Amino acid sequence: MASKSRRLPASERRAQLIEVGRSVFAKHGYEGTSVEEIAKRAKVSKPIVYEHFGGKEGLYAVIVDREMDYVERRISEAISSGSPRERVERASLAFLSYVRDHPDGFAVLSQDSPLSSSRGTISSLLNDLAERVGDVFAPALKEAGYDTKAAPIYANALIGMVTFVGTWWTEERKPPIEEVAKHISALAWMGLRHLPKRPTLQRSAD
Amino acid sequence: MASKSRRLPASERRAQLIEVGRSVFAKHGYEGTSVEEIAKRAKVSKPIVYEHFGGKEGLYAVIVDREMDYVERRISEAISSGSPRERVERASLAFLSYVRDHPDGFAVLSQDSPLSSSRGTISSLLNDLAERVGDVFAPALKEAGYDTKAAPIYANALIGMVTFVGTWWTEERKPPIEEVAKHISALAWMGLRHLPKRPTLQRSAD
DNA sequence: CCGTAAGTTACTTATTCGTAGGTTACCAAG
DNA sequence: CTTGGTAACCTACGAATAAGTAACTTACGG
Repeated sequence: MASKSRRLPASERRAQLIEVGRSVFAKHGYEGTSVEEIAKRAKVSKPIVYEHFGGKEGLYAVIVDREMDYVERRISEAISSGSPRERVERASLAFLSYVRDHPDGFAVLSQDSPLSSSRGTISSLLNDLAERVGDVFAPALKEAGYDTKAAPIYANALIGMVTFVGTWWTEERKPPIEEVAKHISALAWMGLRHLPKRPTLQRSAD
Repeated sequence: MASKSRRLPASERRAQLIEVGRSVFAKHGYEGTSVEEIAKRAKVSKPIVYEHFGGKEGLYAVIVDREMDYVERRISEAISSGSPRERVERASLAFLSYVRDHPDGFAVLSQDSPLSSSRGTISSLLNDLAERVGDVFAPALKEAGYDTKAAPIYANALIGMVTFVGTWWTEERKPPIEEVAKHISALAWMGLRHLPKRPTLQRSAD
């Protein structure tokens, strides 16, 4: 049994609250979750949350920040080496792995944040991610002689592809993500025009 | 002056409330909007909303239903004829036109609905749209000898592409959607592999 | 055994859904 | 013109939920 609800040192309680909060925010969205529910699930009373994070927004901000950082890191890593096509494949797989292994985090990032909506725009956090990915893409496109202004279009398109397929996958959970990644990469790389009947990955010398 | 706030017959008031509600839901999301704000913006008191729609959910449901129907119709129309590539182009353009001309409706559909979240899943309304589009795609894919199980993947990928680019575009509003549609279609059809430097549409004999 | 970090109860304040019951504008017939 | 009658509308409330805070209590290590 998960330790008889003893007292925890500050850092551990923080970590626990972040975990619990992520799970609850994932399920009910920002506006839909109450601080009290988070506290209850953590077997703790409300003021504890306020003590550690200053309130609902504070906790939410920390969770979002961590999650964004994590995904961005994984994707950056995935596209840091290899042939262009390999990078696409690795990035797809990396993102889908994230979706599979961190469903709560993914759900939080998929939802609309109160921060961006109060700041005028309505976009989800993942649009921000697309922006950063776009910054990585831009130089490569320019190098290849493409219009730089199109970079954000492609970045958003690619992130959107994988994101939408990701949320679909979380409901079905059926074809293993490796196979899903194959299809996505094939579509992104070859296009509908040259879609192979049975897509294969192309990772040279792992 | 928008008519000195006189009394309106039921059907007109209904229409007005739908319009106002859509705008407010678009800005603050479902949970974030109060019935009172909708009433206030419609220069009317709260019980009127309850009288016409039975409550917040009722109004929301009507708005969502109409919007879904509208988009689905436009997309279906776009992909009802032409060569495969033309269909992709027309669909992209149709969707982006919707985004441009009905930003509020698009925002509502982009957000997470309380209906789907109470029904277990977290997906946005646009995932449902992808499902329907997938049903249209499936036969064509099967015809061409592809694995039917991959149809939803492609459908979601395509909808995701255009959706994400759409939300990005609503913030920037810069390249006219015709140009954006060109890029998207090129990516979807040719893939990153064969991306043209300056994409062009390919609508034969309109 | 005592000081402090960790935690709790109980409250105030504010918002919002939803409704009960009364009021007023409009229209058509006398 | 004036008088109903009805559709449209409003004020005012009840109940519930949630954010955030004040002031008190208790476990635990040195």
